[in-house]
Amino acid sequence: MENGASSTKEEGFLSRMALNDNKAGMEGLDRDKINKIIMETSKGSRFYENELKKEQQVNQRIEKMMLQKAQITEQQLKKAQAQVERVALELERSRDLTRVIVHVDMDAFYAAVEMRDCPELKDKPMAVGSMSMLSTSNYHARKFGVRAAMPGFIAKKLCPNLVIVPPNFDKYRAVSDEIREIFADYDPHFQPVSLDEAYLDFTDHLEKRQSWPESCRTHRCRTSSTATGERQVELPQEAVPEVANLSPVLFEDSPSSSPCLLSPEGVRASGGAFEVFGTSVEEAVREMRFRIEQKTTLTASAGIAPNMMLAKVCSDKNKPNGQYVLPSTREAVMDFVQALPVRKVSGIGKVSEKMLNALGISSCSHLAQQMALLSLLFSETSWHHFMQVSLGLGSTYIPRHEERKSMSTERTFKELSKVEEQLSLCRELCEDLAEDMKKEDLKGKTVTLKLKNVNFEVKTRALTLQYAVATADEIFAVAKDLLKMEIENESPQPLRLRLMGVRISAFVGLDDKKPLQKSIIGFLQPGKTGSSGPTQELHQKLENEHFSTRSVLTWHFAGVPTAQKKQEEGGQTSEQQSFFQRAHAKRLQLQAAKSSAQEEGRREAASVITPIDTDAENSLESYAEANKFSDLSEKDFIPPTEAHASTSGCGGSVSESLTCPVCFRQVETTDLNVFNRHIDQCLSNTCRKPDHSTDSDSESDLELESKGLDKHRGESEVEKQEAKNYPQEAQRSLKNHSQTDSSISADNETAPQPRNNKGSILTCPVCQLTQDTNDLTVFNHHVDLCLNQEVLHELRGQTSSPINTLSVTKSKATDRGQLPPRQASKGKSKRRDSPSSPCPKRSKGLGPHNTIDKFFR
DNA sequence: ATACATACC
DNA sequence: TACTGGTATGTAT
Repeated sequence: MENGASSTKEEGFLSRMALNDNKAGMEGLDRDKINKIIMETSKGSRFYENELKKEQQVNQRIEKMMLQKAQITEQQLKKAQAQVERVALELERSRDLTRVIVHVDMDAFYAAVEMRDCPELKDKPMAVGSMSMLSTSNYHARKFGVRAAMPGFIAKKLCPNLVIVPPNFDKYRAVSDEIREIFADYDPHFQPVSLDEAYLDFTDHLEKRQSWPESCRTHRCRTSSTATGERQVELPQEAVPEVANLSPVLFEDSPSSSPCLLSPEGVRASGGAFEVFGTSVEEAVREMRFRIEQKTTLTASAGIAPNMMLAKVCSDKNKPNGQYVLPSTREAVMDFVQALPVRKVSGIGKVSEKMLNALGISSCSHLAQQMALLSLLFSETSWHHFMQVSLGLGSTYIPRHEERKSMSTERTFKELSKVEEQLSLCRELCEDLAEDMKKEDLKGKTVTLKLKNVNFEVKTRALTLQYAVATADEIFAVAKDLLKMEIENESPQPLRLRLMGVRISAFVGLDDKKPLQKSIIGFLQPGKTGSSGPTQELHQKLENEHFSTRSVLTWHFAGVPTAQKKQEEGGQTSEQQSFFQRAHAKRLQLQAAKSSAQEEGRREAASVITPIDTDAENSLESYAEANKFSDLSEKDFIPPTEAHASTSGCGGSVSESLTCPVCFRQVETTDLNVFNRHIDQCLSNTCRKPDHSTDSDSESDLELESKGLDKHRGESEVEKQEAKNYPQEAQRSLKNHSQTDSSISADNETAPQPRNNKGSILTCPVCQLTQDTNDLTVFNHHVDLCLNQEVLHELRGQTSSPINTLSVTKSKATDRGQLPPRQASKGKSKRRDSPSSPCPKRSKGLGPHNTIDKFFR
């Protein structure tokens, strides 16, 4: 209602720049005055001009839409209406009101942390960020219109007394860890959205909670002495040393008769006060927020609803330091949604809002009314989303943190126009990115360069390679070409940059190995064979869906010979169990009984659920259900010690490392995706001949690069060679604008060439034999076979590994057009020693780590 | 596959 | 003086 005013006022008024009073703490302030200041401060700037341009683009989009709308006939609308109703009915059937989803959000998080640690700030308007950009502001500052994503210098205009504190992310991360520990007590699989925000599924907790004694629901108030006063500005990375003392205690071992000493003055009274919380959702969430406050001296707000979309909206409702429950009835949900402004919905931003407003839609009730129209004007994904919103539907399943899809780094700076500087910056970015990539053991095939010029115009240029890259040199080899292309396109004008970024995506391990990563679930299921036909089928289906959406397991764990695999697909028989199964079964016997029981319990629960409609691929329900299963399956795979440690009701969190079965190094993660990827890397890394020079003088490379651009022109033999190895687009540029010999020769040292043109040879990490292929699929298959052989040997008690030579012929690979023709040597693969290869000669005396060895003992 | 836009924190 | 940085996803080509 109020919201529309800012965007519909007058044309030419920059709705993009105007104050966004969508957020909490922004009610009842003088918007016109604030907007005036914002405009005056921004007017004429390059930023402003660009915003103007973007605004016009949006306006054109809207015009186009309105034109389209004008051409819609009654009949089309009728038909659309019918379609919409069908979908609505379908969606309605999928409505699930049985879950209790909670969205928790710390109040003004960064600002609150800073205020906590520096009491001087308490009653001042303050914000965290810089003169250029603020990340958040406290509620005092919000009264002036100062808010997140506003540049500090404008904020200062709005509020001259504003104190701007530079961010201290290490501290926020530490606090975030603290609150996440608490989250985990209510939902071990909670999904963090950011440092200060998370979605939790309270359903299971609430069920357990019903039978909890009061003692488990009793929490002590922090002693007043340790509260605000004593907190000084400490060492940056130091969390809270006295956490144990501060944290509210769960009185697990105290008698249930433990007295409630809640003092009359309230929670905050004196040292030894307790508070008892009930068993309802509200109480449980209140308890969680209470514990957060006790532990961190910071407040959180929460929303409770039957799905994520609603929970998110609800958490904003009583912010700060409040919570809001939306009852799990269709009525309550529909009522709630009717009044909901579309802009409040996560996913509907400034632009969508404006477009919807143009159609007279500002609340979700309008959304529902105009659905037929929307279905004709928006893409299917868009209007389906609108439809769900209008029905108050959202995800009832909180997905596990998905696999990362890209990684990037970018930097804004003062105008940068010199080619050498641009290139050296580019290299720097690549180095930073490579470092980050290394931390997560990632390799990606697509490199994207992002440029923003001084007029704030953004450009991206991407190149997808046939092989994955990870090192700074590899990334830079691509990025610099992309950059040079842009430089040359602009020439003779220089690129006047204000930002540069490098992103890498298309990680390997996602699409590549999917075909081979059959279900580990099946292998690990002991004695479930043939028990129930439908269930089996269901599992298969779920697994398929699971693996097609996110790959969790890699082929290393699915190391089953092909013939055997086929049998299992058709329906596994007990005598055809994989060694994984047998090994795992054996291991299970040695497990503590309770562990096994728990694991089993999970599977049992999973197999009871009703099968899913075959044609319901698009149905939310099936999607959600499938994911539930996937989730379980994933956990099934976790070595039992881990899996159970994290499930304890009141317990703490587990943070362990896993040991790579290839290199036997500790991988500092409990994320199986990361772990599996590490193994992928490990295997493919060690298999590749480390032929290219690992590093050459990067500086000289840069110097030569820029020289080449500026001065000497002329095609060289070396360059042609290089060009051959790059995809056409890059070639074009390289040909059109040639460089010097020197720059090129430097390139050759620094930048690794695509291996498929150089006849790469892969070495099996198990048998150490060179495989005459570079088709990873073929090669993986070989390793599968090899691994199996080795493991089977060991299971039979043979310590050495007299492994048969399993060679992969190149025929298969050439079929796929991935082998260069000259890779002829058809003979037996020959042994090769790769010194850098920490090859998996299984050494004994492995510590009690979480290796897959566990399965084999 | 690439480019650009939108969205979220 | 000064308008972010990281990730995901949608839209268009």
